[in-house]
Amino acid sequence: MGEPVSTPALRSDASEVYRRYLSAVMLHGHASAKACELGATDLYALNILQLTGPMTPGELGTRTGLTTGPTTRLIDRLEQAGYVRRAADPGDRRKVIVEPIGEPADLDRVMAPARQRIGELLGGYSPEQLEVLFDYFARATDAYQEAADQLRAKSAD
Amino acid sequence: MGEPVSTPALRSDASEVYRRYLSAVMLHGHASAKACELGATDLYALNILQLTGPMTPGELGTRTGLTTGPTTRLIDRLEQAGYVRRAADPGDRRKVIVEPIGEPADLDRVMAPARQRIGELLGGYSPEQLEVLFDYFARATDAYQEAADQLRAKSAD
DNA sequence: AGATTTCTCTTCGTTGAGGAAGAGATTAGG
DNA sequence: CCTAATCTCTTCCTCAACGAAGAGAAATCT
Repeated sequence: MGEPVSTPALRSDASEVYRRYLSAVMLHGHASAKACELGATDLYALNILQLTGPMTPGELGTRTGLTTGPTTRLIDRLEQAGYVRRAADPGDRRKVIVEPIGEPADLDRVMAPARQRIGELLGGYSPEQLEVLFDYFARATDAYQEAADQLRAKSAD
Repeated sequence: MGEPVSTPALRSDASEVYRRYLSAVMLHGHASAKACELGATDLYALNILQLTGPMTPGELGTRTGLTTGPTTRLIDRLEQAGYVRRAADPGDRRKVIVEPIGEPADLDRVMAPARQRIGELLGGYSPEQLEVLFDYFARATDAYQEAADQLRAKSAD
């Protein structure tokens, strides 16, 4: 009601479309975290690990902005839930390397509906269009990562 | 090591590219929330309000999965931070309508770096390519929203 | 080899958010 | 006009997560 479906309202305000898109992505992310019984910091750390790769607890603590105590307990929770595993560093036996495990059961089950819908959506595009989309995905990944680093640097003033 | 940099590994696994993209978006979202001193649930509710529009505290509580007590305190925090405002419903004087305020100062300042980078990124595409991208944004918005609703319905079993 | 530094883990105290029950206010129905 | 139902807000309680300080183990330097 009140929204004309037949007329293309998609291009009316590009900024609004993009804001709604970001809100939907974040919304789904939080709903997934709740379904997995994951805390906010836990999901935050998990995203860092998935994006940057294995790292030591010290580096993870620095990136999450946590001190050593909470970092240890954070890794304990993630390890107990089956999302990461602790591995020994061959070079330094003091160090511990935290690495994400490929496909956690809960997260995979929770992400399944979204994965299927996005898969169907992407399947409707031509190869040329998919090339445009994935080019954007790759470039936007760097853009958001740089913006996040910038925010992290600013908050440490 | 073990990763050939000179060969184009970007197109080798599309799923991996998309996962990294989602991780980067979520990562930036959490970093923004931390920079705004917003809790996880606060940002969650804010996204719901931005995506769905004004609603009563009762409906917001249902969507966030919170009971009435925490919902009131949640709205208090958002109102005090300047992100939403309480308005009276002309029809029912019992009801309160929570509506998001257009451009919160902190959130706008925090989102500025990402907005600029994404703006520059989108500026490099042709009109036809932009049409593909924004078509995806609009469709993915619905997909993620439906997936989030599905998750919410499942968790209420 | 001994001392210093680095890294991770443990423990205690505190702060913050969410759940449950009850009160006040307003609307609808008999 | 009076009773029942609905909606929001308040209060008390519990619990999980973070910060700070200290201990143990291992690598580096003298």
